[in-house]
Amino acid sequence: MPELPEVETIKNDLEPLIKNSVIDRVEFLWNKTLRGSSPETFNREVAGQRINNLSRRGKYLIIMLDNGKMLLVHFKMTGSFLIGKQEGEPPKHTRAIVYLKDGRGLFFIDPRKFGRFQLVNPGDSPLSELGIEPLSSGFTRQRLGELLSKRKSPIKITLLDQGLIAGIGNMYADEALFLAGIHPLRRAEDISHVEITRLHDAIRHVLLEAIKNKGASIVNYFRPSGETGSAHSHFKVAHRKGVCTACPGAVQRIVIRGRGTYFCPSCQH
DNA sequence: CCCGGAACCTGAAGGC
DNA sequence: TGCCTTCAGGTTCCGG
Repeated sequence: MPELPEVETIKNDLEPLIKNSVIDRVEFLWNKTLRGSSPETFNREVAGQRINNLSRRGKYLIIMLDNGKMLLVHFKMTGSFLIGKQEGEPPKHTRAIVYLKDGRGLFFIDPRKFGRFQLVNPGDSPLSELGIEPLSSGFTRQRLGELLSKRKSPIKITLLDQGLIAGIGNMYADEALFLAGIHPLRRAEDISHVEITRLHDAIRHVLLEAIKNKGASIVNYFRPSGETGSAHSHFKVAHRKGVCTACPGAVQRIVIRGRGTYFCPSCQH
């Protein structure tokens, strides 16, 4: 499930490989992968465009084109990129292929078909709806405190709200709450100053560690080279069963607003 | 406007 | 062993 660290890894891996490459055309094998325009209109705008740079905002990968347009890619649950030669059958579950002029293909692989491509103008895009980047300098403990105040939802749900903080998904919300010792069902506005400090540190720590480990390959996610990440092997609670890594108690799994939530009842209050 | 739940999807896992 | 059901979850959409 590509969240901030996975998308950051894809961006870091891909940028040196495709920066300054020129797009020949983009083929959609599953039409709903393209959002907001028809494949014909889309191709009229991207064909022949040079890729200026790649960046990331929240869970979006941003491919900047020479004409000023941004190609946004959202990987949702099971999207990944694989780069290789164009010849032969595309890999299984390929939903779109970005053909580059140099003969390489960028394959968008997405078994569940939730992932989306969208061509937008800067300033006129879903990016403007996103909240603060948790790894930016603006994300201070004071700022986190402001975001949590007057929020009556469970803290877990608040952390997943992309309009408040951009990039945290189910796995890293569980990991951050475990590290901070906070029960996922606590009301956000009830979190104390001391706990907010711990949570702020925990969020940044789990995201930075996961980026160092090139993302978590729990299901489907892999890097553009085909390699997996190893962040999941460092998880303390997310997707774990059995004994807690920090105490003799057992990790519990509950469902909060439809999302599987892992936590340790004796470590998190 | 806010909240909660369904829908989108398919492969994997679990139950009988 | 095999068929059937359930589950996974990021985001959008819709109803209350």
